[in-house]
Amino acid sequence: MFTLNQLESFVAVAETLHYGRAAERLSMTQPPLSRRIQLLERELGVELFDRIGRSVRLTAAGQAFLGDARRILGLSEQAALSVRRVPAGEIGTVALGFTASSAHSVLDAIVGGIHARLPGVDLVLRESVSGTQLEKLRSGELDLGLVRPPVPGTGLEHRPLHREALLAAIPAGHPLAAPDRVPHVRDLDGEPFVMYSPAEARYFYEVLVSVFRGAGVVPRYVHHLSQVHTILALVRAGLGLALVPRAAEALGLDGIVLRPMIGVEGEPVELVAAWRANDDNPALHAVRHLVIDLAGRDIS
Amino acid sequence: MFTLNQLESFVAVAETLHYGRAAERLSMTQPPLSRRIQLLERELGVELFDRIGRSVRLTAAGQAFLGDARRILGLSEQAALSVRRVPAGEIGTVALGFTASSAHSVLDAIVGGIHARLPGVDLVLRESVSGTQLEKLRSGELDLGLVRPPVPGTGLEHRPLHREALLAAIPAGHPLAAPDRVPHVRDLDGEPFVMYSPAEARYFYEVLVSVFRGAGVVPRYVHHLSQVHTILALVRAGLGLALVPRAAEALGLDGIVLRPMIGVEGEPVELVAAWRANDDNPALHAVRHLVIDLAGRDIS
DNA sequence: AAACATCGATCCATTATAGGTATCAGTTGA
DNA sequence: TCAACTGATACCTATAATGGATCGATGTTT
Repeated sequence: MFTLNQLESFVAVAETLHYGRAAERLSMTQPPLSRRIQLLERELGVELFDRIGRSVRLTAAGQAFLGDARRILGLSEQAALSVRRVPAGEIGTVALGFTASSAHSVLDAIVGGIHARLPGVDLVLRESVSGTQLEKLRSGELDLGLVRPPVPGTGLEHRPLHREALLAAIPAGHPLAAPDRVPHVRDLDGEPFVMYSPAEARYFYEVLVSVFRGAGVVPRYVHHLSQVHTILALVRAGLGLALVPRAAEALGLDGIVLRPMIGVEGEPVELVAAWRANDDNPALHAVRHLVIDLAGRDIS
Repeated sequence: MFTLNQLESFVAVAETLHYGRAAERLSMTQPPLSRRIQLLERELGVELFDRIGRSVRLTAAGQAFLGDARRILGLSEQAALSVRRVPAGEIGTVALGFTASSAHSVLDAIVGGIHARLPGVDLVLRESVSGTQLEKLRSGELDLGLVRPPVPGTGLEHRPLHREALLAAIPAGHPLAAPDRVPHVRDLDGEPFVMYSPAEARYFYEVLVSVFRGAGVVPRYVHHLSQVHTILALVRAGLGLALVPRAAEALGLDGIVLRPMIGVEGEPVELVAAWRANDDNPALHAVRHLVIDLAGRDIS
């Protein structure tokens, strides 16, 4: 196979059509340049130049090869430049995990922010529940996870990203949906309630269980589901009430009223970013800092 | 800049993740391979591999560079292969000249045939009158010309390609267009006639002049034009009769009848292919042989 | 736990390759 | 015909790449 030096020399001669000046441009003398071109021609088995008298002309083969040579040289230069940007994190691939519910709150801001401020970074998005994400973080399948707490401390680091309130989801015709009515947790006692699944949405399940326990309330669970939008569909169908994160407002479903509820104070729903402490993917560092920066400005 | 050898070595190590086996694949021993990779890393200013203990892993930068390296190597191999096909004429560029009137007869068959049987050959098509084509052939601007005879013999070779008849173009309502009427050259005597331009369509002008002179006929020239379809437009408008090559049938104009004419015998319109005798464009040879082959099967 | 095997890095002598100077041979233009 | 110019060649030198021997570190086995 030919060398890039030969290609560079060939392009120089092809552009000047003069060995002496081409050699000057390449910071060398003419004789070794002549030999380089000869070697390239022998290597290819093709004449690239017609040396007629003291004039040099490209052959048809040389003409055709010139384009390829330029392309190869350009690609090489480009590759050398872009690989240098990888360790700075400007270029690379980050596998980002997220929970279904975080897709409604922070995911779009994060994806958009990365796209805008780290355009060289490819994101690989993978939805899965927190527990699975933690496993994949440890195995290296994921670089960064958007998970629900807690994050067990074995080799993983984490940082809170976002907190949000829980709102009551009430079908439009329901008495609790009346404009002058302020719902209270106690109103849920004995009421039909669409609950999160303890398996696939354990975090929400446990948050709600602790809310109900603290208030001494016992709703009547009519279903256990994991996806917020499925829960809301059942609420709208009148099968029961539910508690959903505020981000559900963005879903904009008709026929449902979302209301803060007395006794469900503050922002009990937490989302944290987690990553492997010794992950050496440089793009991860850039992405992590950007995500934390976005969180500091209260993304939502 | 790095060398292609370095890229090849890098790809081998990246694919085997084992210096010893990579060196074997590259038909060399392990120590120089180690140094090659080190040199490549120093050249790029980037670590490509993590040597952890005795295991080798790609860094993020190495991962990114691997794709570029494969692309550059593939392109290089491709370029080496295709440049070898140029001297055989399978690949290349041929500048093909043609006269406006030949566009109606053989050009599409030629272009189509080249596209089908020499798919690697790019055609550059340039329309101009025969005289200009001959100049451009001599200067090397054209490789092959489709011209009207004669071809003066200074450095150009040529070959007849195609002959065709001249038909009378008669407006539909004209007495000569009657189905039972067989037009005769003498019918043109004193008649309004749309003539070719002696400047831009000299060949047709001279063919017609010699036809008229041989028959002792003197039509009344109402216009001198160069393009066949313009002439036919004037005929249809009733401004006069005309004589056009048979290929004009392909234009399919309504309101005009094309008829053979007694006294205009045979196929007086000739088209020849011409080329520079010492043109060293290999694709030209392939194209020339194809064109002549097509002509032998009476293209039209 | 200790001996062993494996693997990449390093050292050194050797070889191969590329570069430079001087010169040649062919062409061009005065 | 001669002088200038251009690419090719010959020859020497310097640089770089190669291969063998070996080192040091790391797992593995007994």
